[in-house]
Amino acid sequence: MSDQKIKNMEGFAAVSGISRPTLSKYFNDPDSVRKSTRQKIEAALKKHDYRPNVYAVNQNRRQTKNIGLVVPNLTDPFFAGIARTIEGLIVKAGFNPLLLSSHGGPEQEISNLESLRSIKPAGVLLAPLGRASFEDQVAAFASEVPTVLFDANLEGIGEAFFGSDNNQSINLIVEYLCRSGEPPVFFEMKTPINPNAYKRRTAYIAAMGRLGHEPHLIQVDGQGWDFEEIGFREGARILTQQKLPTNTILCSNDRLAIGLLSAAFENGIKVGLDATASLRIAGHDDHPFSRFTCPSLTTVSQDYDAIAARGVETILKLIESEKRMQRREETLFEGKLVMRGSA
Amino acid sequence: MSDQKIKNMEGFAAVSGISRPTLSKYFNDPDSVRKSTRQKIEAALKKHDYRPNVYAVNQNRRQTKNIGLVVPNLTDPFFAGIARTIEGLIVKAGFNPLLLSSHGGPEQEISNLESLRSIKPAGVLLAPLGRASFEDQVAAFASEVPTVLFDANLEGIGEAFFGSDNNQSINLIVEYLCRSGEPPVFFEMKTPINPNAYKRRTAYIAAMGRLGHEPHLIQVDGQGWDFEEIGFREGARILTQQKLPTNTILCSNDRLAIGLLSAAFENGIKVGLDATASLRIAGHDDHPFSRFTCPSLTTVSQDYDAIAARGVETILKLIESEKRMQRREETLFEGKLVMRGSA
DNA sequence: TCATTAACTTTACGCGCGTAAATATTATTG
DNA sequence: CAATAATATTTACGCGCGTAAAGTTAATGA
Repeated sequence: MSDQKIKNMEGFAAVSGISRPTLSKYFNDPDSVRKSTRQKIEAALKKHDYRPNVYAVNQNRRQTKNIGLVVPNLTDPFFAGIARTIEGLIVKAGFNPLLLSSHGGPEQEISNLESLRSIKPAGVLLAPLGRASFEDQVAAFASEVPTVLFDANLEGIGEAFFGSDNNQSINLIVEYLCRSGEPPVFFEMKTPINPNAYKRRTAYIAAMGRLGHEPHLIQVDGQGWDFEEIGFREGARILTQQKLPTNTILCSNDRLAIGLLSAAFENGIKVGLDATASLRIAGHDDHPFSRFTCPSLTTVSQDYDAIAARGVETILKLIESEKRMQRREETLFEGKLVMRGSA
Repeated sequence: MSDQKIKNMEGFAAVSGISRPTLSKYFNDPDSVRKSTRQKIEAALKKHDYRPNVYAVNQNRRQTKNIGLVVPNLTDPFFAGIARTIEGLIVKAGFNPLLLSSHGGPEQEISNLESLRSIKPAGVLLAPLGRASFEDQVAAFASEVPTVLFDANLEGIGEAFFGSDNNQSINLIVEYLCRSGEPPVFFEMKTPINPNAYKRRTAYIAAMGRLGHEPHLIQVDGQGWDFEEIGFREGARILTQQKLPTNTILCSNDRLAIGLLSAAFENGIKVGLDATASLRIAGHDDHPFSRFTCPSLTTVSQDYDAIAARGVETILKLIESEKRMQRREETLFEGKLVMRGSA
């Protein structure tokens, strides 16, 4: 670092002794120039600290290097974790991730897509809100910008979807619960936002049927994304006022389970596996906090490393080929049983 | 929406019957044109769906409308929450927030600042890692771009700092704990990343002295941001192997407390206020999950609405005035006692 | 009504870079 | 060493918009 500020590529061409078009080539792909010139350029870069103006670059390039990443709710550590993983993969591929959270609202989701549109992203990875999403507008966006969905599916929208095999994972935990104790009742929200919730409900009913048990749904009221709060409030209600058919509760997701565990504790109901416990509780997702509940939460983990990897891989392929998929890909990954103290 | 695509302002000028320079004025500030022309423009916008190219705009404007927002770790719901609040305020002011997480690493923090620099933000709100931050490089950035720090202070860096008054808040909870039972020992990491942790340690020692008690620090090993894990692992160790001088533990932050609560539960140590409990645990921050621990966590809340509001307000003022602060502002907000079941 | 002012149109240039075409310079190869 | 291929340079234009200057039109007020 020395000398006075260089304000454009012209200036850097002067001090480096390399012509501007060659510099332009270099910045687009360092390997596209001869080794000797590359070394000259990099030597000059060390001395002079110049970087191409991103705005001028993006105005002229056919495609930007931006990849949008939209998640439904960043205050949920589950999504924050996936986002982090995906961001890392995008950066490693030489692209620029732009992270946006829909904060649980469909208006925000659309406004996220709109601000992405104005940034002209090469592609977008979208975990939609689900049931609440304004499907038409999301579809319109996805028809203009290469879009890959993950976590929650919107039928027919985007080039591909990567998510969890709720059928498999629910079956896994229902089987486990049945063979290790009483069959579970299913604790969920009456009108969940997330389409996975519906799949899990259906999968629960099917699994119970297959094992020869009567399914039993506990569907509680509650809106929004404060799942722990809903689990706590409604959990307290059903634990105190309702006679459960069995001593085992499977929650539609870990965050509900966290609230429910808290409610059980408050009401002096001992949860766990040993003989002194009167209730078993299990969840789904392997939420980052589920290791630290009391007792720690038995659950099913989602393979979100695979979801992230395949999602990024797919959007990169779409960007590179500049084509759309011949047919929409839909891949579900299997969950793994995570046995802990609560069931 | 009709007609064929309009690709630039020239084209929109043609269909709207308004000259391009006037349109340019309008898009920079709708109120800068006569009402009648504004209506014409907005009528045309409804029909034709045109938006100025952000890259061309930002290349030519003296200042962009971008405001960078850097937090140490988005997977911590505490920061995700603040980020969300701040983002909302920035959008309301007509600016464009760019959210980046440093994931707990100083290299990432610097690389966040560098990618912000290339986006030429009008200003930046930065919650630095703290002790781990590469101070020189952060300072260099802050001298080029108007920067306001929050949450964690780096002495002398940036135009202003907004955070919590750890002295007041720790004093508050120490006093509460002392008057409601045995005086607390202080549970913390030996070498915390966060400068607030040091302030809290000092504040604890001072508060205990003031109340005539002997301070007692439990400083555990552990690196990184997995505070729950550290609290759990080291908590289990001290709860089982060490004889504590009192039955009350004040944790340096809620996430350590969450881990510690979990460790206590696993080891059959009953935590809480009633006579059957043998341990009291308190935290600091009012973490989103602290309501749902077992028992729920007594803690001190940070006034992060005020921190967010004042931070945004200040950066906007700096941007508007295009000047730096005459002198660095440092404002600390008071915490509030949140009494729950654990202490 | 006409003078005054505010707002608009026309014209033109600049921002920093991508990129194409023609030409000049290096490497590579037998 | 000459022929050929690979890479650089020179020159020039375009991207979409901000913005200044000069001229024109519309609103305002006594």
